[in-house]
Amino acid sequence: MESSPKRMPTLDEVAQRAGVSRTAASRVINNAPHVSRAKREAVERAVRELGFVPNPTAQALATRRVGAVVLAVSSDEPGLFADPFFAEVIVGVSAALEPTDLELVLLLANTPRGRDRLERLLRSRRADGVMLMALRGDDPLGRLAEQTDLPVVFGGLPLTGEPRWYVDADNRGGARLAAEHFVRTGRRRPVMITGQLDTQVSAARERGFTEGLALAGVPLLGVEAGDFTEDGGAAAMERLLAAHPAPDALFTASDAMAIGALRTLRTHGLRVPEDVAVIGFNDLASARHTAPPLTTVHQPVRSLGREMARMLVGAIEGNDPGPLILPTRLTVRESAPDLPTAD
Amino acid sequence: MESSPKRMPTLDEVAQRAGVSRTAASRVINNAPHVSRAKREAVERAVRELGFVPNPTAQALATRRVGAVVLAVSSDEPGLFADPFFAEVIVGVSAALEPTDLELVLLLANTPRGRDRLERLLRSRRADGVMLMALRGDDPLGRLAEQTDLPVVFGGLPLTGEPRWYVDADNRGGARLAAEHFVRTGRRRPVMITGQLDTQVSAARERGFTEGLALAGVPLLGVEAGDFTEDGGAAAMERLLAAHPAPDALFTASDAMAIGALRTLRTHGLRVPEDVAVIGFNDLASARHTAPPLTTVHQPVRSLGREMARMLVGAIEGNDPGPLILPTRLTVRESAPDLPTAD
DNA sequence: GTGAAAGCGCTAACAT
DNA sequence: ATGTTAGCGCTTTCAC
Repeated sequence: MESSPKRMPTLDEVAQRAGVSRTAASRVINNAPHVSRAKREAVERAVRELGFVPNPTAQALATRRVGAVVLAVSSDEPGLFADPFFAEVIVGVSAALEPTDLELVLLLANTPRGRDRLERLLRSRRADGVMLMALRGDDPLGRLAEQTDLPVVFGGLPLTGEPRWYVDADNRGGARLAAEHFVRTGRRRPVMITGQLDTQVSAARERGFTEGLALAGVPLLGVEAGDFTEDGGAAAMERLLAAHPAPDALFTASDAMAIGALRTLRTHGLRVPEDVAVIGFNDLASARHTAPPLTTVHQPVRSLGREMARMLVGAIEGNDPGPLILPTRLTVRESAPDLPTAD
Repeated sequence: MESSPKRMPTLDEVAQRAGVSRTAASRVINNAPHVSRAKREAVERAVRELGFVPNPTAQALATRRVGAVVLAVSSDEPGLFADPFFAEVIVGVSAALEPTDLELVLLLANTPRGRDRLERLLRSRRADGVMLMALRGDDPLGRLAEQTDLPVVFGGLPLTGEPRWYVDADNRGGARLAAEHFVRTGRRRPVMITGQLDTQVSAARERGFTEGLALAGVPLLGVEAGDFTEDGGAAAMERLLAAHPAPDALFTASDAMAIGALRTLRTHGLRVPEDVAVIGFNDLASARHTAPPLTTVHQPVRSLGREMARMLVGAIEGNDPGPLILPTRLTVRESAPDLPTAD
């Protein structure tokens, strides 16, 4: 047995009750011109009395505008979304959507089925636009996104190609700040833990870090790939220590990995920051609660969400807002203090 | 200038191309019976060639089923949603929705405008069902949710009244576990920090804790209200210490507040767990990273989301799944170890 | 200013 | 098995 959706008052009923044509009623509701004061008031009363709310589906069909945008998070790992990062993005997106009357559809495309849905969605006018995040490698979704005629805003760049609309944080610049900080505070044997190699964020952060060091003539002792998770960070740190027993600085492409690495360092009896200075990336709440508190590259995550949504709304309205790169900065805490530490 | 939504192939075009009636085409697409093999194949080919995907809006209008459910988070604080708690709920909801073809609409109703939208949504058939979370006090939304004929599943109970469908964690039972743990490990001067007094979770956790203590004949030394945030927890702890200088155990209604309280305790030179044992509530990632790691009441957050979605899907399909209470358990870590600590 | 009529793209009786 | 006919509830020409 199916629940029978109860009927709600229709525009015709409003019109009838107000003693006007459906056309007039429609005009009043969309406060269009060409309606006499009298009729307008009659309709308004009827609307109130009947508790009428226009049926969005019917409106969508008639206007060819759905009134919704999608935020799609594509990724293989089921847990990825649990990262507070996304919560923060969503808050930003939601805030930017608030003044519009666009609904937010959330699509976690972590399974094959989820990806299918996303794909269908891109060709089916189920939304007026799409925000796409966390694309891995050169995900075919990227290409698909170009074929659709729905506006698509990327959150972060895909590995290859440059989409028409995207918002990204200055990952390269931020990583460079980390390198400069290490150099300035006298560290000379830095190592790094990257994210998955097929992600653009990871590549950009690695590149920025390397550049920053190179500019100061400091060689990068070693690099290992993590997967943006704590455990991945811990494991990568083990591998790093096996190959390079005495690093004096560690930069990780995410806070989560830094947290994992801290664990490993402790296990090996290495003190932070005395023996090894550590810098992470993101600066979400968790960075403040590590022991010691984590120095990290701050990324304006909420703004990222906000700007993505704004850009999408612009695109839907027919504008062509260019891409946007948001600034990053270094948040210094105890894990890599600003003054040279006593060794 | 508005972006002109490009036209996509329609069912009629598919039918025409396949040389069959629209009805036949429709039948194939919804793989309904009564289509000859030949026709079926012809249609399938046409679909492939044209890249046809049915227009969900039109389907929705015709079937009176929107194909979407809403997850609404009502709250006054803008930041509340940034709590990893919700990310976890969403992962659960999303997983449960995966096998269905329901889309997830996310509504953060933290502003007046947001609440308006939620209200309209409840009367406008923009979705087939609603999940409602984090209702404060006796939010009028609760009543509204009862008037609508859309199925509504509550996540957590509202302060007053018992909705037809809800999923909740066993807050009372969990809090009781905390009390018992304190008693068992020899603590006799416990204090508590609650959440906002007008939330059901807070009330349930306070009640459970009090009951647990009462059963053992241990009096509750003091209670202060926080607001589920770190800073709120820190402030509440200050007030508690002002009134009761020497508690030996602290239970907080959330991990975030416990983290704040830890800060305050440290400031006052009190050691955890030696001087004061601390137990929080939630057991999300952050609890593992406090210093010392936090003993806390574990709540199956992802399951909560999953079960809410399942319940809603059931309700949409016309079943009447009863309410559901999910078990909680104590996760013991260093902030309140299991064996009596040496004083 | 006003209303009739023709869609929007699909589904669901109801005949055949 | 197949097609015809009405809708679903709203918007939008277009003629008055």
